[in-house]
Amino acid sequence: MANLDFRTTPVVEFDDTKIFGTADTAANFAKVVGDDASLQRKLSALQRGPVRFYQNNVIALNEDVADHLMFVVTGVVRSCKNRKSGNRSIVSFYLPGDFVGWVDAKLSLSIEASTDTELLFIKRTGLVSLAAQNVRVANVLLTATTNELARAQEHVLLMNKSAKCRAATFLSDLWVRLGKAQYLDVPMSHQDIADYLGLTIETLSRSITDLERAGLIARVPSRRLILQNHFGLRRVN
Amino acid sequence: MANLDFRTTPVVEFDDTKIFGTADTAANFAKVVGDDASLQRKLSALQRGPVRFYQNNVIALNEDVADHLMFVVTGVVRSCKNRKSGNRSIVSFYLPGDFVGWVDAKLSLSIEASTDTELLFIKRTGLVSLAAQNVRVANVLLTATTNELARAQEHVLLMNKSAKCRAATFLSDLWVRLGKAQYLDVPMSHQDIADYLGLTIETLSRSITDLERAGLIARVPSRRLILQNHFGLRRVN
DNA sequence: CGCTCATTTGAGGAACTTCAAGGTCAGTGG
DNA sequence: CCACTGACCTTGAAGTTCCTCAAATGAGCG
Repeated sequence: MANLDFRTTPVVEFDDTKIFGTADTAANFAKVVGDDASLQRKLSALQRGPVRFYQNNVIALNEDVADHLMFVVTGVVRSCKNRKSGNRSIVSFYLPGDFVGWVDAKLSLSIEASTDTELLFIKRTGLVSLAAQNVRVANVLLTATTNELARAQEHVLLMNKSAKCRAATFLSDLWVRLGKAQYLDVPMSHQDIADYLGLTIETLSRSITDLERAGLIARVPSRRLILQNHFGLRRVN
Repeated sequence: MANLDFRTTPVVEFDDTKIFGTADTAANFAKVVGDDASLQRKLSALQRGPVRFYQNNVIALNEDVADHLMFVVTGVVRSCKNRKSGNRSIVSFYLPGDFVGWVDAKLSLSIEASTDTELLFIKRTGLVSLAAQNVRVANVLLTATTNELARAQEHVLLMNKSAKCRAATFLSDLWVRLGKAQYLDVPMSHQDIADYLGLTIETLSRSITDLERAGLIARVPSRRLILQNHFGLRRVN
């Protein structure tokens, strides 16, 4: 809903030539198909990167992703609709290990870096023809798309619930997707979360405060949370 | 939101042995991969049906669809979440030519007949291994899932708009999906549409009345509409 | 016609948004 | 070290949209 500069005049600042080594903890594209070395070589041949993007920069407009798919190595990517009116909806967040870019042109979404992020770019046609030779790859792709479909459908369901329930479910889901660590370090801004949940930041803030007062979560400085009662969080109405 | 009998105690009344001839106008599963006769034979071997289901009956609970995918030949199928509280959200409508059942277990959705419908049942594993031998099949499956993903994402975007805009967009989209005929014969009930749009039937009714008064649509008896100003419908806020 | 069920209309209330102000935190420079 | 800044988050009060509840109207069918 905010009308910030970076949305109306987004700037792409990544340096295409700068190649980063992938940290051990970061998501690895080749690993998704298992340990077959020859297959991993073929997959590596299809990929370019990782390429780094800085927070709030546009990675691609959805018209551009016709021939490439992206794979998130580190950070968080958002796909969103920026309306002329200045308000915005975030359709999905992509975390390390997720593929971005299955949905082409029609929706004219903008793919942006919600945090600093590193991405691999993968030739779409090459990946599909690899899938047509190898059941394992075919299954990985089908699983990737149906998982994203499942998340989109859960997102739809979430939009029919109250503000407090949306916030609670979001935090709980994020905690699970990030690996159920002791602390939940929320990587994206409240504005991003609000735009994802279809709420204003004010309503989001009030909802989170309610959850805190109910003893379901506790706050630690700098966007860090403790989910004190995870089961309770999932039962909020 | 309604709490009707068929929701709390759904009855499956289809007769598994009753096989219908598919009308010429109905969607044809084998045709989706083109004219290759040998391929069509392999696909036919994977399918069972068409099986008929009557309006408001449960076709499958999402736990059941692990090994079968469905293909809509005639009628409309809905996938929905029925909550204990009695209220309901419809996640998606499937029209002739659509595949149903990509998303498995996790969401525990109920697949139901929104109108009388005829479905083909397709062995999931067989279809996937066929995709791993044939680029065309692989592409059809990938296209089917990404199209559904695109629709789900549009659905998310829709939930951030006003009631009147949701109704207008729904009618316009339905008209397009059904082939842009002169008349739009809305196949599903207002309750179904309301549950899809996250509105009450009252708000939906008021919204449609507003659209009529604005001259964007006109009503003809028995759920038939004329979209008098299709361009205007898409611009409603 | 008289039944039932679906849809429409109205009045009041709840939830969320809007607008406006105040607070917190990290980084910066005196 | 401390004040200053700007981005981000929180809180409060008023306004809007949609929901809830209740009743009226309309459509389909024996």
